[in-house]
Amino acid sequence: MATDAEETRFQLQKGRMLKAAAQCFNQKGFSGTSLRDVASVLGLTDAALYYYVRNKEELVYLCYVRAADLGREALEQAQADGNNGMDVMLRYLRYHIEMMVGDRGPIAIMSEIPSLDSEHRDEILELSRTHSKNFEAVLQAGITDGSITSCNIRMTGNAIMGSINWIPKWYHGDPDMGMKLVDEFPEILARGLHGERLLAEA
Amino acid sequence: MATDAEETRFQLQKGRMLKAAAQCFNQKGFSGTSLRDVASVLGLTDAALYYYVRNKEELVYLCYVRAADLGREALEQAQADGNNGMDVMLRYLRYHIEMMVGDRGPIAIMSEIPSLDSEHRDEILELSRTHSKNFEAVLQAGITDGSITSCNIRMTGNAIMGSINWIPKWYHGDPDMGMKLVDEFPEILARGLHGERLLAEA
DNA sequence: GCATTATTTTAATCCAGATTAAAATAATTG
DNA sequence: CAATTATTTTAATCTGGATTAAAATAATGC
Repeated sequence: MATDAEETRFQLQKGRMLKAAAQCFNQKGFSGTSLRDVASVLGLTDAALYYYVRNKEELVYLCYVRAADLGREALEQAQADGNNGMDVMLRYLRYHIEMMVGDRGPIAIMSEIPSLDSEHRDEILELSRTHSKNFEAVLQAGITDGSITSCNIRMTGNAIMGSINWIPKWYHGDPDMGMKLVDEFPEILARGLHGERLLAEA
Repeated sequence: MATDAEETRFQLQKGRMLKAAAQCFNQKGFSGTSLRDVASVLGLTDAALYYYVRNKEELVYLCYVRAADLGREALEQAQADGNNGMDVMLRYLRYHIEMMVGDRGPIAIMSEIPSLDSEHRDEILELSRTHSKNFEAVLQAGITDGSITSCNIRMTGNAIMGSINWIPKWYHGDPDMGMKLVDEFPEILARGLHGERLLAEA
């Protein structure tokens, strides 16, 4: 039997399955992708997937757990590496996007949380809420330390996360585009956190 | 029989159906919403929907046509009212968001284009492409007239459209939130179009 | 190479939800 | 009000894709 250190064949294949599923779900939508679609990406039969997962719902759930994990990892790394709020934000955006377009991607868009079983749904919503909270804390820290212009944190967080979450809708693996994405996207989003207020207060 | 000027009962009910469907699809996802769900919002039976629409695919298709129409309308109105690129952009964002949160909403997220029949898919993709092109033209105009800072137009367009498209994922009809959205969101997005470059060129 | 375990396939079921047809009810018109 | 048309329901089917069980194949350990 393999040791704990090295990944077993099972874990490897399961990981591949989750990537294949994320790719299919992002491109064809949840209802539009059958288990047969996912299996065929792996050169398998639909029934083979049941060796790795109880059912389709669990497949989606695991994709979302993975998405949440990678997002958290990117944010934690950014916090470890960055020195002020804006710097952490920029790094987070870069790290997260690098994951999406690199070989750890694709990352599933969480479009179908409502279709999950209630325990799974609650768990994913909790992960999601925590991530938003941590993200907003970075914004707040940046405002406090002066690196980010004062703004409505909730709204700004939603705006940025929306941009990020939508990426898989239009990015489908073109490497050139991927490099541009990593370079340009953080810049674009961050610029909005820095400038003067443009509009009069309501 | 009713004249052309006033909407027939049929058209009214069909319009209500499209709104109900958009609401369900946005909240529960496409696969998560059955025709029964949509019908029950209207106080009807699932079978009744077939009086208005050939099948579920057509229901989705019509939701997307409506979404595309409203987006186009918002942009056209902004172009009619605005005086420079940035002004048109701000107005477009405001008008579009007002539609989403007002009584013409909700607007369906186009998450399931790949599930459409090929003719419908092609038509929606075409509408979608045209809208993106028009949107990018506004960015370009703003850069040319000096109201918008130079940027990667394709990428910036994707970033902004992503923010907008994601709104229905977290906005579910709270009127307070709706007002804030209309006021704050264009500001946040527009600020990113105005500031100095923050990062060194690659 | 034999025995055991791991992985995949083949070949059925199963089922939620879409779809349809016929009947019932509501609205409208003359 | 009778006749006609418009809308909705009831009660079946129909179906694609999920799921399962048993059999087949591949990998591994001795």
